[in-house]
Amino acid sequence: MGLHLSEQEIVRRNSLAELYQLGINPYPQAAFEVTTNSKAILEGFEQKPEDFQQLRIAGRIMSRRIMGAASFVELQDAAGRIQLYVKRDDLCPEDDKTLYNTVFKHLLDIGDIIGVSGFVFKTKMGEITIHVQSLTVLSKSLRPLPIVKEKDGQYYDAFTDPEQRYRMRYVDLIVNEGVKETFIRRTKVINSMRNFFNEHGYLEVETPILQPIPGGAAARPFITHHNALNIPLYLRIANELYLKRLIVGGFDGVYEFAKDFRNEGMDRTHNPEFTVMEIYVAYKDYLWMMDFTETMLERVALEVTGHTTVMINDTELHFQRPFKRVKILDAIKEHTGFDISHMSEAELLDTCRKLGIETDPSMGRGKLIDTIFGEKCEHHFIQPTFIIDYPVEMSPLCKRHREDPTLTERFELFVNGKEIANAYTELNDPIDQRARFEEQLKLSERGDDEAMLIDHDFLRALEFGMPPTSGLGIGIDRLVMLLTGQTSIQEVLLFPQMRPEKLRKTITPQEFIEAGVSSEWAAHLLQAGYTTVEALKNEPPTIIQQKMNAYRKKNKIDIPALQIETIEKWIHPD
RNA sequence: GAUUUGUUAGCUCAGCCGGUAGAGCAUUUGCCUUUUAAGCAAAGGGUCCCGGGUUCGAAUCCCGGACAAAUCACCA
Repeated sequence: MGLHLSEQEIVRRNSLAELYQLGINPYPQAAFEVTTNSKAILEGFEQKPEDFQQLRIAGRIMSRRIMGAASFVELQDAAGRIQLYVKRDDLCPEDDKTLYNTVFKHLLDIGDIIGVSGFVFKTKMGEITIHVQSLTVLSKSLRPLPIVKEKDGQYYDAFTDPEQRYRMRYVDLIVNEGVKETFIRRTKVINSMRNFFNEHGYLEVETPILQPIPGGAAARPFITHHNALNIPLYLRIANELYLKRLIVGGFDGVYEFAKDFRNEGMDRTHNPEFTVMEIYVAYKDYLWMMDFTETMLERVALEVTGHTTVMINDTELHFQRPFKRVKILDAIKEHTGFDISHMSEAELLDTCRKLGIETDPSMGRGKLIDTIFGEKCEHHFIQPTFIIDYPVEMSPLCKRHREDPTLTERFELFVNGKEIANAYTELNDPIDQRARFEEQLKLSERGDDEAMLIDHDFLRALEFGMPPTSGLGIGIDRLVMLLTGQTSIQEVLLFPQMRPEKLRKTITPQEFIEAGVSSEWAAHLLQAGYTTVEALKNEPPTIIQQKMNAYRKKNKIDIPALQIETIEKWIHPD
């Protein structure tokens, strides 16, 4: 694969070579021990300047202001940025000024990683700055970094193209302030939840990602193949059925932060792989789980943001408990005017038609109700709201309602118009569970490709007896979006799924020469757009002649004009 | 998947009704010992996303394609 380098990349490679010539290893093996970081200096210098008289720090050069024999550098480390003051005669006290004049001024660039030692002082402008006494090259950067400048909160030349930011997250993290903070906060959310569960004595477990039956949710799975067993395996769409097997096995409470995979559309709220936390607790019901969920979320919001109020898109979201509780059928009645509680499938179809909701023959009663709720109600629930008591057809793994057997003991938590949690009083009646699975099978036969499959081992587990249990699943990505004020899931995933990047395949001039092309033309052909030998051989010689001679004229190349016979020799060397 | 918009220098973007491709930052070369979007002077840097068409002439108009974003639909 050839390298098509920009001018700036060539300059940097030349600098790299010069560093080697000066006996400087631009990628040294030795550790560079640091004694502090940018944040500690900025926060601590005013109080105790005596603590900052001899220190070592390392980071990336983000900007340089060179004024002859003195320079200022912005150095970025993991904690932030700090200014360096580099003075020629302090860096090079002897006669040899190479380190400053050549290495620092010419061979180092924005993006390079260096380590320095020195002492802290304050400039005339009042900025806390490190006066550099020695400098070590730690890593030479061969690609120019996007230069983002900032003044008074105003950003100039910001690196904002989402595609580039997500594809090159490393660059995004380097140049865009705040991106790192989002991901630190993501980890804090997860840690906060984990601590909460552990304090309650629940056990974090791991369950299979490769599953022979993709169960526990209604979704299209990814399929793969196991060679040794010669069977298909599915990437999990949920871990519910495994966690419940563990409750059968006698654990009081188990939870897992799980990557799930769903082979569906991608947009600003959906990524093919996403993170869900599922927890199952024995001897509890969904009423207990609602209290538990509220308590947890209030605490997570407080721990992570410092408040129970979160701003998103000019909307204040209040996470202080208790959250509102609304029965789904009441919600539908309120927002559509229809009381669907005792409607048959035919009547529901009719209602959908009246509401202008599209249906198709594969949709059963549960899916119809779900669709009505999704279309007409969901977006109304901005403040955290539990939607409760779903119809039994929508919830094949959930226990029937203690007061109404057509309903189930289920809640979903909606925040900002989006579902972020789903919980049940779990169905532990193996007879009923088998019947519900069989209902799903019928849906599947009608063409619903999201209907659940029967998991016989799971039924066998239930037949051994599962204690009354309540389970909860929370979409971690969406929760993190809420708690970081982001409106797209890609902003809270370090590496969101992207369409594969099309790398332009180019060759070197040498490969052209090896294929028979005259050496003086090889580089020019490449420059003119012939990036493969194939492309050249597929073009009629007259066209090549025209193109290359036009190119020769335009670029004022000092070699004789290209002749047809020459091109014929390239294409047919014999 | 549909609709709309976009793709021009390393980055952010101009480029009108078709007539030799522009700016700022970055880069290179000078000058400058407390600057801070450092400054001053000069220079280099382009497959105007790709392929066709119209035209004497296309970055610009038309058609097709690729990729992206936003909105909508489906799913968490």
